[in-house]
Amino acid sequence: MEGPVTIRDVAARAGVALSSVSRVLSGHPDVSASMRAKVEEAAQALGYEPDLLAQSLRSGATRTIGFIIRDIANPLFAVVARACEQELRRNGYSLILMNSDGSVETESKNFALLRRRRVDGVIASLVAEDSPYVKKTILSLRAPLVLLDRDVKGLNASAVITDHAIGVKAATKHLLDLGHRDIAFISGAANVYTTRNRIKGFSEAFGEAGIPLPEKLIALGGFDAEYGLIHARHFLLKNPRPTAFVAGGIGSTAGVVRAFNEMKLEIGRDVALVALDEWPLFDVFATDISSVYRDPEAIGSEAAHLILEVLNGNEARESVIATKFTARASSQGGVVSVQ
Amino acid sequence: MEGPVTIRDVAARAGVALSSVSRVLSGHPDVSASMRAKVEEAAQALGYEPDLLAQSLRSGATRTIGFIIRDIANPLFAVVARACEQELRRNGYSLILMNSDGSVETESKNFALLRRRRVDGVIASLVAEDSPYVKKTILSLRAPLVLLDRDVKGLNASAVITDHAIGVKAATKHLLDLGHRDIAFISGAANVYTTRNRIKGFSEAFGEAGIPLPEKLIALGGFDAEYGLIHARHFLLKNPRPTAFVAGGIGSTAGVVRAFNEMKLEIGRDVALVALDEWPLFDVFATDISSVYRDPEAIGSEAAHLILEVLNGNEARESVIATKFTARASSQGGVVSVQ
DNA sequence: TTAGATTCTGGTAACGATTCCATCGTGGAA
DNA sequence: TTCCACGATGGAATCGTTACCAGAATCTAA
Repeated sequence: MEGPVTIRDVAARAGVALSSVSRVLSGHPDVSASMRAKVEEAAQALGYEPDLLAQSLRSGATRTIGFIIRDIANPLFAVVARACEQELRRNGYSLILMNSDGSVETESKNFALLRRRRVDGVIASLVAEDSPYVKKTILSLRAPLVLLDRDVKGLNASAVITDHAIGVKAATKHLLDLGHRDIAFISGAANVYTTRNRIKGFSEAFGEAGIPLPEKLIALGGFDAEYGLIHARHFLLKNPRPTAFVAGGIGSTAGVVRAFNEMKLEIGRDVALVALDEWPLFDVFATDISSVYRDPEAIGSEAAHLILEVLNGNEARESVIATKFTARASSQGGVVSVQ
Repeated sequence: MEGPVTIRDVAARAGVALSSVSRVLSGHPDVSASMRAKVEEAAQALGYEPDLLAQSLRSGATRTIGFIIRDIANPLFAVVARACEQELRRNGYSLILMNSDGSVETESKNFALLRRRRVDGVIASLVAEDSPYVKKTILSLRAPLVLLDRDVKGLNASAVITDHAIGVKAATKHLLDLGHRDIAFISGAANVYTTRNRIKGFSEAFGEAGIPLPEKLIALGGFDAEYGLIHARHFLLKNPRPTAFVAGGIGSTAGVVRAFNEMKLEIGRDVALVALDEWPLFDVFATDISSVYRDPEAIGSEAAHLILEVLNGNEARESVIATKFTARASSQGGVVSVQ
């Protein structure tokens, strides 16, 4: 008994041809009861397991999906990945995880590697929508693609899109209603849909209130904590300083709150804050931070559904995830006199 | 130009045999300069990329590592996974992610699937060390294994082991020095090394202080928030109630803090708390919680190193990661009178 | 000059599965 | 009884690659 047992061994033990074993095990209709019994006994006895590698080479399908994101340690994406993996697993697919580390070059290499691995599909949150390689690399995939919160033209890709605008608009209106005018907005670069859609909601709220957009308080360049920290610091040194902050994402919020801590500003008293996205333990420790919430479980399982749909022969399509603004104590502070 | 280009197409275009193309591209020494030039020109022109699937079938190596954990959404494990994936990627390996969802059956199925996928190795944080299938399933893997913080005899597996005992002992001594006696300890079940090693540190501190271990305040059954919540509630209803809590892990801490919140107990004033493990934004929001820290980046990259070592022909071995206790404001509260 | 080694190349057999094709009975219909 | 269809089976080709083997050409040494 050396090495793993192959279909050959089963055929030999059952005293039948290779092809008959294959037919029995893949449920072909034209097999006699006696043949079925013989083969199943042999397979059972030898503990035969078909080799997925060989099946893939022959059939062309690997039952494998690539999953490319900036950073799995982002708690939101970790939940997305979990939900996605669970749903794919239920359908017999495995997930290959790749971090792009925020680099378009790494992202490009990841796509190329997934192509060589012949994955059946890819789910990706692109670092940027306008990087020069994006279209070329993706079109050469020859496999269905689901984009997470990205909008790239001419790809025939599916997408899970979050309706940030609604939530951000509600949050901004709420801040404006409380009397805030100097509202800072810190988020990622405008070359991803997420940011553009958030800014859309932000602008609309100002527009509808007939109040000019505080252009100088908008910093769009990175979702990371470092970027949030630096720009929050910068804004807080202005005179007058902003009375409220909208922080775009988990990393960004971390940076902004660090800046508050540095300057001994208490959230909800000295300064107002709305966080876009929540995270694990949000309710426990980040007590009373107003937020715009989206359900990462829904995003993950929807991404899985979309890729499965296309693999089952359906057309690519978009699916929209809602956001919900919840006002909490953190948006109260910072305004000297509410009119 | 239909479908992906194969080695056949390259051979045809270059006017040479299949085997010559293979030799050139795999860097075999016995090839003439002219042959090399012809083949490389053809491969370049056609945009040839070798099919990893076929290479794997032929060579027996898939350059793929399975990664099985309870839950990728646990922030600690997300960082472990990221570091691990990055390190493996640098070495030309891809990572297949599987959540076991805390179920030994799911875990078992995951192992079986990875075996069928012929992964070159597996990195796993087992749900339990004593589940009946564990040894059988793992031995039948026929691939190197790295365990994360688990101790299973007779496997010849590598392991990344955290030295929890040292950190927990220091934390417990610290609490005892502050006058705490009724210290509750809530963590996962004792059928994983993590828990046993933590309890070891906890007991040792009591032993060295000559104080009896508060057996009735120890709850070992789950790392999840639900378990932490239920048992913290239960302990808090005792009279006298515990003056300090040690919470084993991120989920556990979340549950314990929820119980505090329910009973309007302020951490660091009404009750003391030490968290085992930190998490993203720990410093930002969970201000001043004493903690026992271990570096998840180190765990992840060390796991990758260990599996690569075995794949390169070395012996399996263990690697130990240190923990560090840091006293913060949260351990101050709760003692009515410090003696 | 010749034997032997060395370089280079092409053909072919694997890796482990699926699937088409051909063959052989057997049963039903004419 | 003869013919055809169909169920059941074995054999062989195939997926895309690597590796072994044999043979041709060139080179080195006696």
